[in-house]
Amino acid sequence: MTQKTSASRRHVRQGSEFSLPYTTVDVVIFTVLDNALQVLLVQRPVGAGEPYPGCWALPGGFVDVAADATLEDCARRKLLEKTGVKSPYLEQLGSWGSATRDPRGWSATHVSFALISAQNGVLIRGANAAEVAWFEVDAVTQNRGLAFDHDDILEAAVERLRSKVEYTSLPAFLLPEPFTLPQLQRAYEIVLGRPVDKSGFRTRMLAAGFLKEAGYVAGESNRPALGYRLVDRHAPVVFPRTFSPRGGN
Amino acid sequence: MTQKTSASRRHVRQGSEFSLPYTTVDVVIFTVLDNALQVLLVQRPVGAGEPYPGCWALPGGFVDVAADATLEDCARRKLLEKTGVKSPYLEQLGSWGSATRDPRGWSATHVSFALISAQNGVLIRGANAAEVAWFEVDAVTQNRGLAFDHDDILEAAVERLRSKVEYTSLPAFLLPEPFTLPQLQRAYEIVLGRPVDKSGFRTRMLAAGFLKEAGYVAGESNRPALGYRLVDRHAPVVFPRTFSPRGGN
DNA sequence: GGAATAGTGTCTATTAGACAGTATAGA
DNA sequence: TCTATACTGTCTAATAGACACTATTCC
Repeated sequence: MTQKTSASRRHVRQGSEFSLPYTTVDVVIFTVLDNALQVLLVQRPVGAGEPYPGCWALPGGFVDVAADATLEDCARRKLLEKTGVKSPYLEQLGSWGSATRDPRGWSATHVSFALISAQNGVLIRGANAAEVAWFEVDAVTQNRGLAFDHDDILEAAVERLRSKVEYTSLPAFLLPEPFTLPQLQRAYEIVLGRPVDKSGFRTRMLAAGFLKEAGYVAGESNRPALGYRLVDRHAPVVFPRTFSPRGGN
Repeated sequence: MTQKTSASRRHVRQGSEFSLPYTTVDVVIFTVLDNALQVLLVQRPVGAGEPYPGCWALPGGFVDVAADATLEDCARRKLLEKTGVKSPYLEQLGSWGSATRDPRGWSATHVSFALISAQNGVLIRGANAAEVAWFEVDAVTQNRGLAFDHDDILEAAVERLRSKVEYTSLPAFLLPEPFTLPQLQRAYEIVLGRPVDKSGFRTRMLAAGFLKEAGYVAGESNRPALGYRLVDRHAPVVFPRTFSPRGGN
């Protein structure tokens, strides 16, 4: 930790001298691409005093007190800057804060995760000259080479996503509309990492009532499939049971 | 907002002038007491410049960069100060951060919720001369008179608790060990606000495997009941289905 | 017609929920 | 013996999972 930086953060509050932690926001952005669950990473700058120069990291950064009215605004701003996506599914994941997670001093980050479809003109690069790219989640979590504590954060995000996919309609947010039930099923299978029975899957999805028909969609296979859109693009539906094969959770 | 205070937070970082948000931690502490779900509140101080003087609020406050190594340490410290409980069940709830939630300036709070049993010498008052008391959750959420945005935070905490109680063993953390299955069932019913069938309840609890027998517990009723302790006091068990009466979610 | 994928029907083991019944204590 | 509570047994409707079957398109 740089003592100089830390000292410069001292200031007066309520008559005593306090040091304020840094406040940052990070976003774990998921999509399904090339039959795999992928995460968006950005390369850290290499300027003087920059921590983890050249390392890949989750997109994020300091809260801009002047520009951001709320934490969620800040997260959506960073998401828009990196992906161009305006209103994806966004859910708070948690907080990571400690004296040692950032070499510049005590910092706390507010982490959300976002689900977007890969088709929507994603990957705006060059805005601030930062490299941006999709990475397969499994490869990244294996290597554990991300900046800061982002490996831990990504691991927590993947765990949360996988567990919620067992009993919610979350994977629908990973697809561009309209999508077909076979496409949705593939999204489930990719995130869960195991096959899902077609008949039960279709029954469950249609019974949950979160899909509305949107005409037949030709292409990609022989027989056209019925397309669907989400009734509500803001919140997933919760199923009363988890997906689980006979005889055990 | 006090401009003087806000100005005093400006400082140099990376060559430009930034203003740092305040970083706070709040804890929603639940227990079951007098056949009701209750939450611990503290009364705000009335000193000069104190926001919401005399108002009831969730226990919490600024992160102490010198004393707290991590956000969780900070939450556990505040919890210990108010209740004397050393290692309760503690779960991150989320973050609330905006320019306007604290009149002193941009602030972000990291909120956890804790489940404790009311019997363990709870309610240490006078340490910092702050008033501390249990309040029935339903009454507090009706009145909506808490300081800051704590009504919103409490509402979110109750919603999270109620929804997780449908499919986890969380209410077990609200009871002192050893507890009986009828006591545990009552805890479920109090949090859920509806009766639960005894037979199905017992089957589910015992099948989940998170309880170990701890001898018969006399008292409070005619026939003594078998007491149980938790196998793991750190994490709840997740059931494969929710509690739900026939024919509806 | 063949291949490939979309979509449906059917059977069965499992089980949650409902509720009646039994067991064990105190008074 | 009566009452209150702890605990168990039984029945049944609902359904998830498994898998076979039909339908519709392209080639």
